[in-house]
Amino acid sequence: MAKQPLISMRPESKGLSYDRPAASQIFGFIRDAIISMELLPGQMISETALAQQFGVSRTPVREALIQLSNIGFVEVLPQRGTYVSKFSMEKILEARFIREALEVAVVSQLATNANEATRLEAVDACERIIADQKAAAAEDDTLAFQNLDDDFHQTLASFTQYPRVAAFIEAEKAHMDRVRNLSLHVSGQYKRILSQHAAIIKAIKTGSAEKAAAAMSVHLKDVYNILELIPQEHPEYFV
Amino acid sequence: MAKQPLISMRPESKGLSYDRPAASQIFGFIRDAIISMELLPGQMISETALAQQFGVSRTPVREALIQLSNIGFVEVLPQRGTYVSKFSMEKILEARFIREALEVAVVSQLATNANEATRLEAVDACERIIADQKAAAAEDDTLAFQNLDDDFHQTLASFTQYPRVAAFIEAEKAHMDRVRNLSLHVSGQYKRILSQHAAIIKAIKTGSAEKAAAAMSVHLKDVYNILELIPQEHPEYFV
DNA sequence: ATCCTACCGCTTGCATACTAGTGGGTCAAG
DNA sequence: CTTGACCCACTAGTATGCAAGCGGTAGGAT
Repeated sequence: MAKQPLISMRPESKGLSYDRPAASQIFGFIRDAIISMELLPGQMISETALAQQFGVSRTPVREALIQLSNIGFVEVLPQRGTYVSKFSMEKILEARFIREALEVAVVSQLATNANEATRLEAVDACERIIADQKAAAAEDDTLAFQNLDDDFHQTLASFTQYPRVAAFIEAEKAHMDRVRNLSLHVSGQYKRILSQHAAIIKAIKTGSAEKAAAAMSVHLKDVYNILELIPQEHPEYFV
Repeated sequence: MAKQPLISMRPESKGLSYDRPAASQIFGFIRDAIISMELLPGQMISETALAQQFGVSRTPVREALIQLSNIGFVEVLPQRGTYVSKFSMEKILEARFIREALEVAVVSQLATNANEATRLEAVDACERIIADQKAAAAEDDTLAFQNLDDDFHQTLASFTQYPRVAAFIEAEKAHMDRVRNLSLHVSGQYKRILSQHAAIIKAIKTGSAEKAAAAMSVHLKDVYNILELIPQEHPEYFV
């Protein structure tokens, strides 16, 4: 009997590209599958099964899984199996803490240290994103709204000129997105999120690091508060 | 002709322990060798050579190198070789930025959110470390002083109960330590560092998040300023 | 019925072999 | 002497096979 494939291959992505290391491509595939909850927390993912599915040997799959375990997406239990990480309130709060620390520092720096030109450029870019988000909210397009939310935070981070900062923020946000993809009560939050984004930008525009930091802090605390009821709704995905 | 070993094996650590994965042990060995500048920036490190030296196959060495490249200690150039990362002012400033963001958040939380008991416990632990540091400074024991500096920052982070925060701080600090190990102008800085540590703890004790954050910020900016003259002293290690 | 034991299938960890691509060095032609 | 083509040694990337450990299960003893 043929086993159920672990990851549903969309036709356009059935094969791996030949001009890039297989391991890194597989890493991306599995990571996306975990964030989108296609691979569920607690689920076992065997190196062998994935290797067959991607049409490669265990080696690149294994290297991808090692990297996924480094960023906390899977847990490798020697001689027992590799499992998609479950959620826990501690880990969620930890991700929020790290994200808040970094993003507060980002907007503080943007509000004070950055020169006038880059600050205006950043404000401009973010205001365009907010406008697009308003449009997405008007059409109740949750997916577009969330993608633009990604853009918003990544754009802010990108203006620090520190690529790893942006990467860290993205990684921590990915943990949250995974939880958030469990239940889409995002709509109904549009207005609050939009006004919080606007407040952050306004503070940056006026050059007030304190207000920008406070606004970002409020925003992130609020966003994560949405997650508080999820453990009760889906206890099976929590440790 | 036998090649020069890449990593000098001290007698007590000649072999790998059998009860732990070889890859993770090798990761630790190489990381320590890089931090201590035993492996120099820009130096090529061959998977094969390391494998022979550790008495294992390329596979675990390779897995260790992948993880080292994730934290920015080595750079893997496909089909060309693996190299110890060189320094750059951008990367140093980035590491400082990340560290400051996280450590400021740590002391802020400790000063306000933590309950009285854990705050006192943290203050107590750090004051003991400061006392030990004074002793190390009196004997001009640079190594002990730096180890205690590690302890100081790790202890603060440990009281957040967020293990990954402590791990991130340690990783970013490791990048700085690598640079700092190039030249030991640490002595002569003892007094300033000690008073800065004391100021941080004092602010936490009084429960002032703002003062604690400011003190930590000053401390880290000062410590990293020591590094400013190193690029001129050792341009060969910078990109 | 219950418990113990041996076994078997599965897992990851590691070793070995092969592939493909890079760069340097050699040697010949101009 | 310069330049170009070729070759070879060495690199990382991947495939495959074996080792070792865990857990469920079947089956016999009690």
